[in-house]
Amino acid sequence: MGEFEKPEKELAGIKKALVPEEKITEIPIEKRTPEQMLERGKELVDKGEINPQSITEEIANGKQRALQPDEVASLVYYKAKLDKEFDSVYKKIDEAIKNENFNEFAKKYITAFFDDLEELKRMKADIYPKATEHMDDIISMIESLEDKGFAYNIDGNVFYEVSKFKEYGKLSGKNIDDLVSGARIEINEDKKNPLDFALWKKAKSGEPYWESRWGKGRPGWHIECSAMSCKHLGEYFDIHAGGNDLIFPHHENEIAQSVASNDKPFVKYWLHFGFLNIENEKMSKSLSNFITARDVLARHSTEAVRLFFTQAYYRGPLNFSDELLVAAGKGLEKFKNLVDRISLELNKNRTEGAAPDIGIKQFEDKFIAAMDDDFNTAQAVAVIFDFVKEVNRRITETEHISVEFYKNVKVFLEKTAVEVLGIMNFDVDDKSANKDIDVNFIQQMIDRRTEAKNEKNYARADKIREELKELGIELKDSKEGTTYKIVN
RNA sequence: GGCGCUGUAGCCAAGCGGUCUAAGGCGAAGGUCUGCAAAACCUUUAUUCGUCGGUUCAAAUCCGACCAGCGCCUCCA
Repeated sequence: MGEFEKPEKELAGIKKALVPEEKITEIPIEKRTPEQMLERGKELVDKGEINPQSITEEIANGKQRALQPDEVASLVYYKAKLDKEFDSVYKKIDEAIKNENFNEFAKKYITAFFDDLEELKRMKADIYPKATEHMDDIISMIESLEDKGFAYNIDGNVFYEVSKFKEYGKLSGKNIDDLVSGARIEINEDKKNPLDFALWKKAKSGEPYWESRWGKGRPGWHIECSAMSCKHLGEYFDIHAGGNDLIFPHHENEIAQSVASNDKPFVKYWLHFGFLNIENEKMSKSLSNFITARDVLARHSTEAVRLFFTQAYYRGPLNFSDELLVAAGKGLEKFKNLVDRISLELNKNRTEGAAPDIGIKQFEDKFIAAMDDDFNTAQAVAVIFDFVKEVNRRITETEHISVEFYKNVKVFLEKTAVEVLGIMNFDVDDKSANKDIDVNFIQQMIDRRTEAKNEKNYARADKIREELKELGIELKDSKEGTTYKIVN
């Protein structure tokens, strides 16, 4: 095979690396060579006969069990495969560091990130601070923590002393004693307390470093957030958001750092959002069950993706699948059809007709109330759907409707669905329009079909409609004539 | 083991003590319009909210237990 190295070592390391040792009651004595095991493991996993990941989870979740020889083989293969994947990532990073172009390395991903955000119509933040550009702020915050007695320096490594901060654990509802006795915390010899976390890490040879009064090193995770938010937003600011997984330890540590350093409360409101799940599991790099924004946007419109998200509450978990996005896209059709209709009517510029009162103010009030209620976007979206239905109802009920009516409708939708939620779009979507299609050609075909219809030659009319549909042009007949829509 | 989140129609998902015989979307069924489509509209699609108890005049909503799924508690961000 030769693809992986030292499988016998992996065999010995399974218990330690993949599953809690005490949970495995027995590992069978292997008669196969390590190479044979790898081969067998690959076969089983590739064919889907054994899922090593589920075995590790099952055991990690408390089940005690004996392993079967084939299961061991699959675990060996799994471990080797993971190592190989991680190695390739580390190799890339190492190379970037060695070539002293890690700024370039990062820039590539930052650019891609912004591209995706724009595609998703995310509003831009005012500032996107970089930790590497705030070293002075970071270092002085650590200095102040050390000076105030919240941090200690051990041989160039500076740690935050958790026990000095009375309110530690308040945000996450944790209790220091529970945490200390928790089985999963490894004791680091350097720290006074296993919960103490690094503020400054001494540089190992070959690593990038910055100068400080503790020597060459780099900041620990957490401190850059405290330092940068303090600098740009002030020592005490209104809202701090983040994923649920950051509550502990990251946000807890940010509070500890900022409060201790500034002698002030840190933030007023914490917003923590639920995970995007795949098959009910957190989407994450380590589970390699992630989908990139780019992939999704290649298959679904921005509005569909946004509608999908806004139809659920931000705090809860949300399962992600192509199927659900397709359903969201279908719902969007209702919006698109109305948008098309409005554009059409506004172009006609007809002044006569009625402008029925559908109580826009009430819809507006409901929309605002929903958004005010901790961003209940699901309810806000429901208001939009109700509104659209009401508008359509009036259109079908009323003989002649004035431009005024459509204008009012458009204003409301722009204020809510377009600007706030971003689930509707009044601009002509260049991306979906097929520029190769000649407008004159379409009109000619429509005229020919109308002719056929007048002659009651429906077979011919239907055939023309079919042909155009294959070109991505959908025809719609109405009292006022035939219109078309480019779909793709 | 500790802390926390979730469980509502075929699917997604709001509602979090009375207005709930439970919003909205997708799907499905029937209808109006139409030569037919499409769109749009109308009607139907949960007497019930994971299970079992309790509190209350009143519970999907509060409390308790249990069941199921997920997450954090370790490195990295």
